[in-house]
Amino acid sequence: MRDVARQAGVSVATVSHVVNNTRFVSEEASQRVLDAMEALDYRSNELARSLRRGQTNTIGLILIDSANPYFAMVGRHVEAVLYEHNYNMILCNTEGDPNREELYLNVLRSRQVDGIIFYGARTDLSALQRYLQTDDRPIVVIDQDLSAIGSSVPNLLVDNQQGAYIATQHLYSLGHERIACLAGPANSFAALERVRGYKKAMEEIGLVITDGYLIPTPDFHPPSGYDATLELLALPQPPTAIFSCNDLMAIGGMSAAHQQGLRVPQDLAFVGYDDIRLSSYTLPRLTTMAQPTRDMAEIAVEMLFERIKNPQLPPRKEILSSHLVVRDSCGAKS
Amino acid sequence: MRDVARQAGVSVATVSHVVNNTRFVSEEASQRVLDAMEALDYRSNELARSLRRGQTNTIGLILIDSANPYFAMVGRHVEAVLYEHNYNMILCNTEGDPNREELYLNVLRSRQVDGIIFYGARTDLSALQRYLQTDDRPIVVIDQDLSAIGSSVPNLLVDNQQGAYIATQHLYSLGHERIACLAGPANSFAALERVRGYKKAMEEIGLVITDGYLIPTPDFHPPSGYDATLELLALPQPPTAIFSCNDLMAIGGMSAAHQQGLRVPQDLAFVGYDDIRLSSYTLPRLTTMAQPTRDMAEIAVEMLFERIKNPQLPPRKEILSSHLVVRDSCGAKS
DNA sequence: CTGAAAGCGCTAACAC
DNA sequence: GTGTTAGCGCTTTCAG
Repeated sequence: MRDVARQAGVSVATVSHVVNNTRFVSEEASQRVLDAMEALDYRSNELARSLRRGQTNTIGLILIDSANPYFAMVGRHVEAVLYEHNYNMILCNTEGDPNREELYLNVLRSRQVDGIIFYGARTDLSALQRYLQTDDRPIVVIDQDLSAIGSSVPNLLVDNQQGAYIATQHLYSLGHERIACLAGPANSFAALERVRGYKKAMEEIGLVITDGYLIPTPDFHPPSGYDATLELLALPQPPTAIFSCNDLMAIGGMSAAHQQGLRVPQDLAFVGYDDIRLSSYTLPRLTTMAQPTRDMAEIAVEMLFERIKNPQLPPRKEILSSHLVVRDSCGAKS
Repeated sequence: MRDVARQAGVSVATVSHVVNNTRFVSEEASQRVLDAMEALDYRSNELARSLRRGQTNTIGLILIDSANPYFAMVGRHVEAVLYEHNYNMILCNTEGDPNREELYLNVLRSRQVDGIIFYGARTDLSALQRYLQTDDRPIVVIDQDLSAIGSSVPNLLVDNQQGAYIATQHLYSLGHERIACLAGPANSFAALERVRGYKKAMEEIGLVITDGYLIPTPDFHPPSGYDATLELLALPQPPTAIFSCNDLMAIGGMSAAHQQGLRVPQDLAFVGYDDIRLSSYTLPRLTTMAQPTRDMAEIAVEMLFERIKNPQLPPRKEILSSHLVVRDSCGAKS
């Protein structure tokens, strides 16, 4: 910039002003500056700019695993909407590790990001909570209900309980009564809520949950769904339908069913959760509860920007719904 | 920091030195600084630090679409190895748009990232080339051969031609002679190379590529594989095997075959490319050419750091191999 | 309409 | 062993 100023025969301040269009500069001077910028291939140093302005146009996205198709989708959308706002995104994977959560939170703070989208997904909020006590940078938390800790942080939720309820009802409406559930890991907030929805539906319908039908899994990956389904099928009275707390496990489960010589949906029906892209290309195509990932991204960013613009604003809380996408893994009503 | 210094009764320089452990500070003074930091919950401002040191500990990752499972995997691994080095990653999706490529390249430059990993994947290198003329920031280019433009930039390649060759040979070794190919988009460097490998194998074997067997697709997504497979099956002499230039299209293709009442692999065999996580959970499990994504990430970052440490170093060029993962989508040798 | 100067928070060179 | 000072590249008063 100094060079540009010299070459254009103006002050640095003037250069800054034409670059940022922040005050009128004579046509003539402007042109000289522009020419000098062109000639020297000048690019502003955003680092210096950020330091001076106290704004980095950067936000941090913290999630468990960006290779998980569901999170990948969320991340993709967040990046896309940030792009529209001239913001960049630092991506942070926690692997579900509380230490990483806290570390990344603090790294992002050190880096002076303008805001953080936190999708830690675990029930345990202690790392987050500890952080919140030390910093009031704008942050929105997705898919973890903060009411428990009475926090005043914007909170974006999906009604997982309702989603699971709908999924279970769907299975019942198709004639199933022996409905099992792949529960996901106990430390997942979403999983817990979905299990709750499953239980509620079963109870309302008047169905009992047979012993062993509600089966916890160590994680959300296909192998876990595979193993759990095998266990279910080994039961004296195996289920005729399975509600899986996410698509990945449902896909693993369908694979297990197939391996056991069962047909999906005739012998065993599946409903998943998330509606990852590939769910429409499994065999059979997976019926699932679609998460509004695009909306989530848009609203999360919007909530964050509201906070950035006006930190005094009362924190918004938003609850989105999942909707049922009927495909082929449950069969048709007979 | 000023506050910490005041509270500890030392100079700012001293605080800096204990924070960075960059010179001896008396036990006593150190302790006072540490206490003050603790008391004031001090976190260094990385922005200021970066500006002063001329180093941001940030790299940019540019790729087409982080929601694509293959790219998601690469991104995940890159982030993981950067984490080990105390680096952060700004994620940029180009959507295959040359304008975005150039825009992001320049944004990253403005942000003074220490380096860039560029996985643009398109044959057209003009945006990149234009950028390289204006900036010599360390950058490594993945999966696009730079020899053509005689560039002196580190270059990490996968031998796509060989991979496709192996895949095609595998199909032939299983008794297939009518082998078609889902070619991917014409602007994809990897796709072009894979098609080349397919052609080479066919030629060496002495097989002719029936008219219509080499079928271009608009993109790499499942629907494209689905549509293309339908086209192939509508041919007077449909193929008995399909080499798909990526897994996603193979998955779409298997879905199409199923929809047409064909059995995979008995009626139609498939080989994919990438070995995305879900390939082991399709029905049937997909035989595919596995890409060494973990190695790619590690080597790419390593190459980048070499460059960052010593910009004079001659640019390395590294060529990795894909390997065949035999699963169930091709059947067994009869 | 434009320039001078201060300062964002930090580190590195130079003093003592 | 520690303090002082300059300055990274930018923006923003404050003067004129």
